[in-house]
Amino acid sequence: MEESELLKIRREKVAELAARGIDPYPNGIRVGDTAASLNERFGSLDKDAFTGIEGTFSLGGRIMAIRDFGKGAFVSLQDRTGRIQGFIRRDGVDPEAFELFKSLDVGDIVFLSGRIMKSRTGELTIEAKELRLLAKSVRPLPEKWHGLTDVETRYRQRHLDLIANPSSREVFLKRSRIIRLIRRFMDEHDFLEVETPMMQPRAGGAVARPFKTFHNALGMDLFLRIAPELYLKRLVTGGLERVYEINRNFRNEGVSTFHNPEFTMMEFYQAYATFEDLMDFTEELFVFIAVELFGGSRFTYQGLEVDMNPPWRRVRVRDAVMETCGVDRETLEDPSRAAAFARSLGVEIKEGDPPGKILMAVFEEKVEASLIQPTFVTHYPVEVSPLSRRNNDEPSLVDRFELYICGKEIANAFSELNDPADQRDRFLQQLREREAGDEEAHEMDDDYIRVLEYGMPPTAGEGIGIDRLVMLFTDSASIRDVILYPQMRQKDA
RNA sequence: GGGACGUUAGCUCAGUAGGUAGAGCAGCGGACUUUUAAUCCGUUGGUCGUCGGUUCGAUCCCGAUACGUCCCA
Repeated sequence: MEESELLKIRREKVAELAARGIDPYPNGIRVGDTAASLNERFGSLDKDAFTGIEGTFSLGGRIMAIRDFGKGAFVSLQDRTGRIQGFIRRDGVDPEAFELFKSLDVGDIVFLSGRIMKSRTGELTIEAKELRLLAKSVRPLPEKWHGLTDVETRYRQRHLDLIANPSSREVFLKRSRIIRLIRRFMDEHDFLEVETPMMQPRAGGAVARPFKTFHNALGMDLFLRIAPELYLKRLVTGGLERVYEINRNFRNEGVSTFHNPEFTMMEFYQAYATFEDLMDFTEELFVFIAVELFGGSRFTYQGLEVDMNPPWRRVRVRDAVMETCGVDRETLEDPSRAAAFARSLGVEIKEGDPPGKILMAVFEEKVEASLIQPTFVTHYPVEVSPLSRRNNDEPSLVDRFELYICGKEIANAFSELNDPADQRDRFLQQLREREAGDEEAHEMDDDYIRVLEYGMPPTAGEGIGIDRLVMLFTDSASIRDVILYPQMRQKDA
C-alpha cells in the first residue's frame, strides 16, 4: 500500500530526531501533576495572585493543538483528566528544547514542566522551563474542531474516539463509576463477589442460543455462557447465601442498538429473600446510583423525563395487557380465543402456543414500549419461566418480575425454584419444546437438579443488564456507545 | 432476514442535469514573543468503498457486492 505523504514526513522527522540524539520514545520520565489537579488548585485564582507562587509543576500529555507565533507558542495538552495549556517561549527554555518544540506535531506526547501562571486572556497555563518528547506520533489525529463523528471509525478505532471526543471518554468514565457504585452497594449489603465459569458444558440459566467452542485437551464441546444463574445457585446451596457476579454473557443473536452478542450482566442471589424483597432492593440500588451520579432521582433519557423516586409501579403482566389492550381475562386464558385476539392485533404467534406464551407475545409487542417510568412487571406465566418458583395462589404463574424503564427491559428477577421434582418437570417441558423446534428452550441439567436435591434455601435472584443501565444513566442511544469495542463485521483489508 | 439512507483528501463536508473533483482544518514553506477554531501569504495531497454494465466517455446512470447507520421482524 502506498504510504501517505504525511506519514512519510513524520517518519523522516523521527529519524531526524534520532540523528540529533533525541530518543523519540524515551522511558522513565516521572510526571508530577495532572490537568485536573492544577485546574482545581489554581483555576479560580486571580491573574495577579500567581506572582507569589513558587515551584515547578509538570505534566505529561498529548498535544491537541499548537498556536505558534514564531518566538513563542501555546499548546493544548490533554491528559487523562482533561486539558491544560502550555506556553513555550524561545527565551524561556534551552535552545535545544526550543528547537525540539519546532519539530513537534499535534498528536505527540510530551513532558512539560515550569511555573504556573495565567495568560493575558486568563487561561491557566504552565510556562515551560523544560520540554521533552515522550512519544512521537506519526499519524494525524482527527480534526480538532469537528472531532471524530464517523460512527464506524469511532467504534473500530476507539482510541481515536477517546482522544478526540471528550463526551465519549465521559461515558466510559461514568460506566466505570456506575460499576464501582454497584459493587459498593452490594458489598455494603453483605454480598460476596464471585466468579463462575464462562465456558460451560451446557449453556443454561436463560433462554437463548449459545456460542459453541471446543476444548482440545479435554476433547469436549464447550459453550460460552448465556447466564451464570445455575452456578450461582449452586453456590447458594453451598452456603454462600448472598453472592453476586458482574461479568460477560454471550448470546448468539443479532445486534441492534440494544443488543451486543457479548454484554455485561450483574446477577445476584439472596437466600431467605423473595422476589418482592428484590423489588425494594432494586429501587434502593438504582436510587443510590442516581443520587451519587446526578444528586437526585430524576434524569432524562433521549428526551424522556424519568423519575426513579420509589415506590415504582408494580403491575402483573396480565393486568398490563388487559389495561393496554382492553381485553378481558377470560379471552387471555382461553387458548384459541387468546390466539385469535393476538392475531387480531397483528402479533405473530405459533400454532399451539399456550396462553402464557401468547400473553408474553402480546405484552412484548403492545405494552413494553409504553413503560417509560420504572415499572415492575410481575407474575409471569410458568411456561416462559422454567427456573422460577410457582406463585402460591396461582400455580400457573411464577413469582417473577422484570423491570422496565424507558420501554426497555433492564432487570429480571424471581423467587428461585428450589423444589427438585418441579425443576425436573420444568426441564422436561422445555425438552418437549426443544423437540418441537424451539432452539432456545432450556436443556435438561441433571447435575443442577442433583444440587437442588441437597436442599437450596428459599432464595431470590436477579439479573441486571449493566450495559443498558449505563445507557440510561449516560443518555446513550446505542449499546455500542457504552461498550468500548462493540462487535462489528470484519472489514476486508 | 426486509426496507431506507450513507461511503468523495488524514478529519469534517461540498460537488458533477455524464466531459477523470473542491472547501475548511490537518500537512509542507514563510511572517509573527499572551494565543485559544490564533492570524496573514504561498503550497502539496484523491484508483470519488469494490466489481461489473450502459456510454465515445462514469465519481455521477443501472446491477451486484462489502461495510456502516436507522427503522422493521
